[in-house]
Amino acid sequence: MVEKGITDYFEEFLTKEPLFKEKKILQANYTPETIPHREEQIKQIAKILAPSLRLEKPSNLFLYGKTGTGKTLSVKHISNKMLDIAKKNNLLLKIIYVNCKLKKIADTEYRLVAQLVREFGREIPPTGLPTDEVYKIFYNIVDRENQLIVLVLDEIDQLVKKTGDEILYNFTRINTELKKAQISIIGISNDLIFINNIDPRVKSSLSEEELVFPPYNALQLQDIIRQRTNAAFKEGTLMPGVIEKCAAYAAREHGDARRALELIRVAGELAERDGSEQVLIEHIDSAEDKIEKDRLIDVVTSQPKQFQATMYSILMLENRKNIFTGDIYEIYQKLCKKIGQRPLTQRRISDIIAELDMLGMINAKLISKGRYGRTREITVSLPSQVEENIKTILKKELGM
DNA sequence: CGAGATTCATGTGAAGTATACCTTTAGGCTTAA
DNA sequence: AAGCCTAAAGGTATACTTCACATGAATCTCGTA
Repeated sequence: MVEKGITDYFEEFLTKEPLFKEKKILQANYTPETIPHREEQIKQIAKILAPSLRLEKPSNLFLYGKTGTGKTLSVKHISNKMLDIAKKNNLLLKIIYVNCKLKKIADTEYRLVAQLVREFGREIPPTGLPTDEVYKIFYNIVDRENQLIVLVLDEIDQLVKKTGDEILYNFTRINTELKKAQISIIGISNDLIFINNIDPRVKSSLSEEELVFPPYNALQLQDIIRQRTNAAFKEGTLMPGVIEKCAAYAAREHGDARRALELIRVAGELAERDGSEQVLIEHIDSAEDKIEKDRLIDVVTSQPKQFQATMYSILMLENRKNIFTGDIYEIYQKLCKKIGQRPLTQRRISDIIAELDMLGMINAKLISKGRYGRTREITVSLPSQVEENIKTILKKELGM
């Protein structure tokens, strides 16, 4: 009976017309041919980078703007164009893109430089080498030829926040170490005031040119969504008003186009799953929930055990109104005993709580209770259904 | 009553430690001349 | 004697611990009105 039902469902699924024509157009890493409302910035970047096509070192460049304002996309777009031309003319131009935020890949100085070397096809061990040794390897490998290298460091503010600004200083010195090759740097930052907090000398040499990407407004977002959905969805699959709603949602989130596109894509998937002929406005709402839920679950599962244990301890306390670090630590210790883990110190848990806050899993506010000390007051604001979900996942992850 | 001292619970920075991993080097074994 | 393998020595990055000091408002203390 049930088996039959499933077969029927599959059959129906196959006969049903898919709503998508080209789903990958809506995926985050897709680079479209044209980027609406960023013509000005693209032109600027192109002007600044143009000398590289004559193998002259272009100015270092810094790009600012909130997430989803097209920074990465614009840079990638231009990179592709330039690499095409370089290839056609046999120019030794190389553009390397690294996202500094990715944990375990480029979130420390050592790992960043190691990753750069890896881009040239040489393996570097995850630990063990002196950092300057890795720098040397990098210099050697780069300096073998008269080439020009453009280094794109995405979300560099995260890296500097975590490890201090010495890295930037080292990077400004790269060119003086090189004989043949030349390197210029494009830094991308989500944090607008980030550059003001670094050493002024570094600032002047690293940020010779600056460019700000303002957030998109709702109308611009609509254009973007329309352009992409036209190519991605079959005609007439989007109910009127869907695009507007989607743009409105994203505009509320500081004009994040990436979010808008994800929203419409997930909405489409949900509609398809429902067997609906069209993407309805309701699908946008469910898509928003689903994205948030998926993101949180993703974050939870990708954390190390100790983070998960801490998170679970917090969730155990969640029904109480005021949660303080001390309470969490007590629960956490019991939990560790139960699952046979060696508990970390309170010092470390304090840091972990701060990181969970950064990840958006919890809200931790530093408060002073006067005579009764100072602590973080933690609140969890997960939708209750998601919270249950996460609890179950954590239970499983922790082996309970 | 109010200014200043005290206090609590934990935040936070710096330095130290454990672990995992790396390269180098010395010694031992094998092999070929 | 040369070549190859192995294990020890010496070195590093990272995650965590230890130590010590910093915080900041509720509460306490004590001089003063």
